[in-house]
Amino acid sequence: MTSQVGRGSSDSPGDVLSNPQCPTGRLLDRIGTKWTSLAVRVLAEASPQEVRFGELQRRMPGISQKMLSVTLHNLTRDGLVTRRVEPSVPPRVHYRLTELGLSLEAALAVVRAWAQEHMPEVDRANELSSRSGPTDS
Amino acid sequence: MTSQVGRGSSDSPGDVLSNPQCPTGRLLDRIGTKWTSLAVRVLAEASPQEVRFGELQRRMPGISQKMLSVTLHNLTRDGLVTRRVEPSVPPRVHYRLTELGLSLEAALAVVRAWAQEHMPEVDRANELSSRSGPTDS
DNA sequence: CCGAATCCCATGAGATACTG
DNA sequence: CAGTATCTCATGGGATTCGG
Repeated sequence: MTSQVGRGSSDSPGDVLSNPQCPTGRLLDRIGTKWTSLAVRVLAEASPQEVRFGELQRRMPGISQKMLSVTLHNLTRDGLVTRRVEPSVPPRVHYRLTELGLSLEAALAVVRAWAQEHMPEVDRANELSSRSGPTDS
Repeated sequence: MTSQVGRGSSDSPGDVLSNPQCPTGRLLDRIGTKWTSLAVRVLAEASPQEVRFGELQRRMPGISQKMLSVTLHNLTRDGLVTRRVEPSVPPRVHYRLTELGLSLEAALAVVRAWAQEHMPEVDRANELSSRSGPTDS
């Protein structure tokens, strides 16, 4: 979902969503990624407690180690999550939301509330156009 | 971003984000799509005025006809946008946000506000880990 | 226990060309 | 003008496997 112009046009970037003009696009590119929002949610629920890698994986049913790793790495790079390695063997790694991450969670909570409240209507609309669209009557 | 199990396993669905349990995931799958949020934004700015296809395209620099078409189609299917065809030649098609669409815009506005306020910090964090990560000092 | 590396498929999305 | 169809490439993300 990151910039790319297409075939061989090697000059003008032309990307709108991932350019500084539109912070929203760039943000959505990140939280729109499959597991990010769920990870933030789980970490927020535990906050201010830290959560270990394996525990996170258990609380995010279906996620693979790779994707959890990648997701956490991205969140850490973005300053939304802190990573603390406990020097033991085997090593334990703990994650926690930063202040910034918590503030994002607040915004996500709004989105979640909308989803909870309105997704049924969206589903309804989909079913309606499934019927009246193809066949009509 | 929609369900898929992997190689040839043809049985268990296993997808977590696009299942009814997590409306948020399903919503993010939609608004996280490259042009959706911008389209909603532009339509919201014009609301309650309608906006024509070409006008929309002009207000969304960089979008192709195809992607605009697809995006609007999805929004319409989801009940977020209405589509009105003016029976003339050449035909003119007008789009407008529904009430549902407007309510979504409200949620998106919160996300936008967060992005405006905090993306710089995110960028800063990225630059920091670009330097201290690789090299350290 | 944590996660990096590799492989591989399904999908998103741009370019282009064609219809009513 | 609005929209569809086709082709193509870059990316997301799952399975699996190796390393510390």
